[in-house]
Amino acid sequence: MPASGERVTSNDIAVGSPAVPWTSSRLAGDAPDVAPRLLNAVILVGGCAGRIVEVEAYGGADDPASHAHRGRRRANASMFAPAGTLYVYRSYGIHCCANVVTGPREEAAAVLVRAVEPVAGLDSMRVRRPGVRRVRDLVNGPGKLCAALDIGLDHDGIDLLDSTSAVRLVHDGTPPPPDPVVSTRVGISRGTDRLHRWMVPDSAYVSKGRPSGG
DNA sequence: CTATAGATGCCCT
DNA sequence: GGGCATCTATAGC
Repeated sequence: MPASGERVTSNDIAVGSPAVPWTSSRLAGDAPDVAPRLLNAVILVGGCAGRIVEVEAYGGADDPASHAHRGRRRANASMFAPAGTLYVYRSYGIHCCANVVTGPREEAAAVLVRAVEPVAGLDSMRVRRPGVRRVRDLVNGPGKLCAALDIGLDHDGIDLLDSTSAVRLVHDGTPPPPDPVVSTRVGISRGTDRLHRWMVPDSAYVSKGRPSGG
């Protein structure tokens, strides 16, 4: 942790006290090791903030469910960027999903952010998600949270660890849960046996997606 | 509450 | 043309 104790704010809204940026060393390691460590980290974008409560790890060429499985393409190029890069892809032609690239760089591994708990900017999220009633339904899915936080393809490839980036990954002192809930990944048809999904226990903000395989 | 269809962009064959 | 790391509306119980 920086001795400065930088107070990270999002449009004058204090998110944590003190909140510190993540560093690439905190992201070092294989995606399945890093993923549960990202639980309770905070995503900042514009005036909004969300605490990560659900993630999935996607490996490189060896993982048949990973976008990097068939090698580098234009759409997945940022998976091959350094750890801390944001990888955004379009899903089913309609939605966007956000990933934290973890490296090692040749592996092109990343962690999909599947659900967050709203922390700041609720009004903005509601504007972008008209018709949604419950707070948890604003952001309890990978496409939903990108819509609510206004994360799009424009943000693909940016550095989450740079204090000047539009989308940032920070830490407010809340540690990851010591015993996260583990399951298989959601909504995939290959690699369904891997226990690569982690959630904050008893969180009301996890997605409704059901595990595939088991 | 569960189940299902349909919307849609992009890469693959 | 097929297959998706999805979501919503709608129908039914």
